[in-house]
Amino acid sequence: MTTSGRPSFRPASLAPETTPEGKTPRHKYEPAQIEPVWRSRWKKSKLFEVRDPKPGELVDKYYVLEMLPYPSGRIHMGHVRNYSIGDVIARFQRMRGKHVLHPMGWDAFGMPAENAAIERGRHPADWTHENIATMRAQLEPLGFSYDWSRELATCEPEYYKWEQLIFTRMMEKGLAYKKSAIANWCTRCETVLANEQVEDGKCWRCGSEVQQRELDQWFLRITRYADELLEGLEALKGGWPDQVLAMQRNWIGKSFGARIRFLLGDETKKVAGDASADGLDVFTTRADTLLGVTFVTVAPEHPLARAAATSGPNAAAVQAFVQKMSKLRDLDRAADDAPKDGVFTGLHVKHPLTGAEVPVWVGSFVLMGYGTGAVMAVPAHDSRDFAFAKQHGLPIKVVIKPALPAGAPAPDAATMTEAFTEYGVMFGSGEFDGRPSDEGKKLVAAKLAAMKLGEETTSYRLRDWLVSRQRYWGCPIPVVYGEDGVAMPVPENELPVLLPRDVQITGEGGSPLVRHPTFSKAKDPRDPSKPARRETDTFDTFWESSWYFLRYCSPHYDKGPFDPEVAGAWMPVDQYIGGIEHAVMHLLYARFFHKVLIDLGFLPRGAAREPFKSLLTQGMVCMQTSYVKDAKGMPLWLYPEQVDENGKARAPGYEGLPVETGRVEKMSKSKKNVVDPDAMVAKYGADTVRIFMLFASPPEAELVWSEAGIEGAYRFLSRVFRTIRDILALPKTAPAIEPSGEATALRCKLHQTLQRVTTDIGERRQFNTAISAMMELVNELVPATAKVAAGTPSPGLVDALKESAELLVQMLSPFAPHLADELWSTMEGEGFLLARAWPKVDEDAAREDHVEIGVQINGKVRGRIRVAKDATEETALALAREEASIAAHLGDKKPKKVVYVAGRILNVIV
RNA sequence: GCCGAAGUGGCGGAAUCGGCAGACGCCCCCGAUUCAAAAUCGGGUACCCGAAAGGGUGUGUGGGUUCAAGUCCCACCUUCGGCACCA
Repeated sequence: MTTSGRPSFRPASLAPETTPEGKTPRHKYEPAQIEPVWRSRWKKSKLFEVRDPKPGELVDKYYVLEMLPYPSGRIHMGHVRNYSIGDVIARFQRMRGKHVLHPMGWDAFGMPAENAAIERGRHPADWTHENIATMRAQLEPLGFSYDWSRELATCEPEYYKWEQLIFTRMMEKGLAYKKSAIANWCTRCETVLANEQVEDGKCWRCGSEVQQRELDQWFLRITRYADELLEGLEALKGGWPDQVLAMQRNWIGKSFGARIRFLLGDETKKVAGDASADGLDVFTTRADTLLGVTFVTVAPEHPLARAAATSGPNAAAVQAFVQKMSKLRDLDRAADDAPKDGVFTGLHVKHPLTGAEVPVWVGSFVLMGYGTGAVMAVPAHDSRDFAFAKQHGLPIKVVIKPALPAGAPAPDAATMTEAFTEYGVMFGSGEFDGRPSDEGKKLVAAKLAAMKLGEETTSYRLRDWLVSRQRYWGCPIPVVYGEDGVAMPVPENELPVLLPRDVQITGEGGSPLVRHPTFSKAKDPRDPSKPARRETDTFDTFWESSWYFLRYCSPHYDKGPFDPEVAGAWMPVDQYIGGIEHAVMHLLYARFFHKVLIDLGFLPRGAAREPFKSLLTQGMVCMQTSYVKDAKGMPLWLYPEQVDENGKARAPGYEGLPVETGRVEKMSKSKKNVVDPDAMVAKYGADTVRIFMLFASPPEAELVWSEAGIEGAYRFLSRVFRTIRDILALPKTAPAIEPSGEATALRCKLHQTLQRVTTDIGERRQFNTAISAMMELVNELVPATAKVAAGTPSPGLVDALKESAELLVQMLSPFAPHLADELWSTMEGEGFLLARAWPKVDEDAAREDHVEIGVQINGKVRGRIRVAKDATEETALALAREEASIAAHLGDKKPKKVVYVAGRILNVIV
């Protein structure tokens, strides 16, 4: 474990230090002695339980929420960091007099439970419940202020029953629907995935290849909310990180353009049949280039391409091409350097303005999932169309030329080597000649609209959310199919559709629910005498996390998913904290759900439409990797405890081998660069672990775990402990009528510290600087205490020290709650600090009337002077001249100009 | 390619409104204490020149605005993150 090369020390297990006289001192900072005591007192007094606001009651509420964990087996340092941040905020807000909701629960459905079943023969329910018990027990020693009476696990019927109800309501409103579509299929997980869950063509969870399959699946109409989800981001500015807002904006991908209709030629009409009866629609953002169209290109999956493949004049070639494309992996088709393959359909459409015959091609680069699945090709002004035209020898027609400089020549179609994609001035476009592009876009769209051949429109990248999963360990989709194939919601009084326990989980042959003897057998709700088939798919587990924050508001409510009044009173979440990895998926789904739940009447109409007012995305917890090289020079990763003090391995089989130091990476089991929270708490105590997590980096940045760093955190708390012990031991002195300068200065520092800590937690959410402010204070308390103990204290100093001890303990309590309550109990303090009000800053004491300011000569600092904060320029200048270092530079030169900002700077220009 | 964030000592980082760059911590060095060590306490610690006093340089690079720039403006470089044949 030791990385610093010297033996690590173990405070909790050390024998008590001895004094020269051989006596055991009464007090020593021993977290293992302090912490369990306080946690049991907190628990006994139900300190963290919070009652719901009564109807109509005006409470100053504050909802702090940390993203709900998946019960994977053990807590890791990333969790500890997340929850330490949340706990500081929760405790601080409570002390500030807020009515704080701070819950915790478990995101209990999901794939790993099924994998455990396959690998270890454990039932997913048992595995999950055991993990929850383990992780809850691991969280306990950290002293987080959760209201455990609100704990929930999403795999319980009391929870998922309500999402089944929500689903049936969504069906009624057309927000949930079933369609056959080309879906992302993960071969390893044997299930479909939503678009958001495909990263780089691979499954977000297991990293294996994703294929395209056409399947009948349930979707949620998130696209109906695309505009609101986009516009809602505006209101979140300031509260959410820019990065997350940008990622969501990106994902929604709204673009303005026009839908343009190309009517079909006669022979094309015959081939197309029903497929494109009304003509071929394309989407473009550059309607100004319409007169530069030399062909149109459709996606291989486009109905017209399919029609052309069966009965078109070039059917054989089209058929071959379409088949080839369907076999290509999406990743290859979308690759940057993928060739612009295509084939001519033999069909033609009519140009909406000129009526000219325009050939229809099928192109590999056209995506069925975006716009209309067909594009008008303007090779002169679109780089993809340009490449396609060059590759297939298609004509190029230039219709836009640069606007600046005036009279600049248009690109030459014969010699241009790349498309001219910038905006410019239209030409070769009849009545539109001379118009700038942006104006032209509107004019062309308007003309088409008048001809009923097009209109301005918007297009989104966002697709509807595919929620069916062919998995066992999830919430059953509450649907039955009649003999006629009609899909019907399970009637409300029959909910929940329980997930059966008696299943064989083998990992083969698809979902165990399909093979279950009775699960799929149901009755037709229209006529119970007729049989029906029950849906065997379960929900995407992002369902559960899309509304859990509402369930926490009234976790035992049994008349609906949550009590609308109570949820209305608690929501929105004031501070949400979690990992950046959920920037798109979870946070987009949850925003969508919250809006839907209001619109379905589950929440009061007037509820805030955005569920999370403020979002903090904490950085990853990282650690140096260590390894030895095997015979082939490949790294064999080592756990930190497998490296001894001399940099040699002590892993079995590699004893004594020299250890190489690898990169600093996110803590992961595969690289073995992990430390166990349990072990760290046992070694240093929870308070130290928490302080280190918050001090080492600002919350949004990555945090590098270091043994030396956590020892520093332990040292700080020990110092606090000793100093306060020593201050309390000082004999009381008579109140000072005229406090000494020393005493006044200390009180000033004290209240400035309190001020800083208050704004750092409450407004800036920057905990590292709050802790460093307290460290500075302690650095002043230590020598002052020693000085008082050694001699006669100056008037008021003892009082100032005692006040410092009291306030410091209160400031520290959100960070190191056990130690703070312990120290508080040794003062005259009563009860728990959490139940006390956050201390008030003594503004008068914090105000400094004299400050040290820098004196610059020609902008360079040459000395510093101590002046009254409101001193005049003359006073400051006179004082500066007395300073030898400044006088030397100033000589007897006359100042040309003097800039003086009271309390900040004096700059003399000579 | 587009969007976003960030570049500050040996390291993590601070500087909140344009006003003394490097707070606080780690590492390292010196001293006190100790039989000795640990712990603790005190001191030092951006870089360069200098014995010192002192001087010079310095917040990714190059310009600019200003009495004054880590902070504002312009151009660029690098790193990280997201999206990406999105029409």
